[in-house]
Amino acid sequence: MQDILFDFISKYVSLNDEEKNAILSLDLFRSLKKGTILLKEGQRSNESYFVLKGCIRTYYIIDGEEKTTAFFTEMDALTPHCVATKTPSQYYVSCLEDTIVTVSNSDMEVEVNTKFPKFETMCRMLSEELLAKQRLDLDEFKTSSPEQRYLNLLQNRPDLIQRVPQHQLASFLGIKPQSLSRLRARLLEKKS
Amino acid sequence: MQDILFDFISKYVSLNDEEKNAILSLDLFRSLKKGTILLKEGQRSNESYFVLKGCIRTYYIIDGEEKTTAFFTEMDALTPHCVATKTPSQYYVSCLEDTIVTVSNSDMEVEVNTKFPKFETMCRMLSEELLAKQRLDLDEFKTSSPEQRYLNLLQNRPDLIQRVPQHQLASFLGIKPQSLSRLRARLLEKKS
DNA sequence: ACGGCTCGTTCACTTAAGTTAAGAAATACG
DNA sequence: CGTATTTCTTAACTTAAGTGAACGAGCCGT
Repeated sequence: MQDILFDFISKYVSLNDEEKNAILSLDLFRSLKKGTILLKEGQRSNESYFVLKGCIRTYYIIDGEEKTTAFFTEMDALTPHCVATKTPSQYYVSCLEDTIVTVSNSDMEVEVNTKFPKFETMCRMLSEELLAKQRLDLDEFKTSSPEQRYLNLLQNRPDLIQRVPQHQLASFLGIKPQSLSRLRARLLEKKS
Repeated sequence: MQDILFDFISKYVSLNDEEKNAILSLDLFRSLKKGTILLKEGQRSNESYFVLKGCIRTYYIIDGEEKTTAFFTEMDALTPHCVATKTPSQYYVSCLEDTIVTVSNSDMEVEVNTKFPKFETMCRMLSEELLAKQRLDLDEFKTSSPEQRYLNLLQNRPDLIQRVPQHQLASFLGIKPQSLSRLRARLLEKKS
């Protein structure tokens, strides 16, 4: 499990044994049961997550309805908005499956970043990369129809369609569950 | 004009005179005429921009149609996707108005980050903040209708509605220009 | 000043998503 | 094991966005 983390880190910086041990000594790993809520609307938090196994999602409750907007699976990192801005959270974060994550808090990060500038470099690179990637996601969402978005998801993250409940997928695609059902039926028609 | 930059930086780190001079000596400032294209689809680039005055936008050409997806105005920073990933760009970047920006390239940034770790800290904080903020934008987009998105824009960035052509606003909102016209007409109806 | 373009709006028509409701299927739980 | 609850699908109807076309207004360059 640690290897997954170090493999990921090695994409950005190379760590020596001392540095690896420093990270391990922080005792970051945690196992979470399906359904565990990591963050609620209105709460403050300073915890960031990195998913080693499983899946966590973010969702809002708007007019009493759950609106799922993002899924984080293996090798995905999540720093909730409220952590970056020190404000109460606008959304919930919870485990869709039994999940293993690393949990870090901002105090730890400040400390590690100071001690190992290399680590800060990694965080900067990672954030910049995710920022650019997320921009593409937003652009793709803006420029395509629900049907195209579904087909795209089928291409790029087929695992999600298997492991995530339909109604959560629907709101992730920006539509209602009924529309997703219909859309899928329509696509099956077309194929045949 | 320099003050705008230093005011912005001061939100993240405080610079002494030596550091400020180091930045000024890089000769970052540039004036661009309306219509200037900073980046084309397929091109590679290592330049990042920070808008001091004016407006730049990103757009795609899909099936021969321009799809505008983002606007960057005063105090906005843009590192195109292709810069972060060293790949050819998928979109265009161009000036909507006469614009004054700072331009930095990745080599410079590596150099400055090495010389002034403070600067790297700023970049990391900024990226993390933008990443979190952009996540909210995407979430808002997913969870609301075109009409709500328009009303939201009216609230949060009323200046855009004034300074940007309607058809570009439309694709920014994820709809066709005709739909935006209709939507606006509908809202005027409702008000009266 | 003229002709050509782009831009915004409007209209009629098509298509797809939202809404409401009902029922079937799957899942959770005592 | 059976009941309750959640989830998924289907259907009928409503609403809004997409499409194609036309028109007028403003802008550009010659």
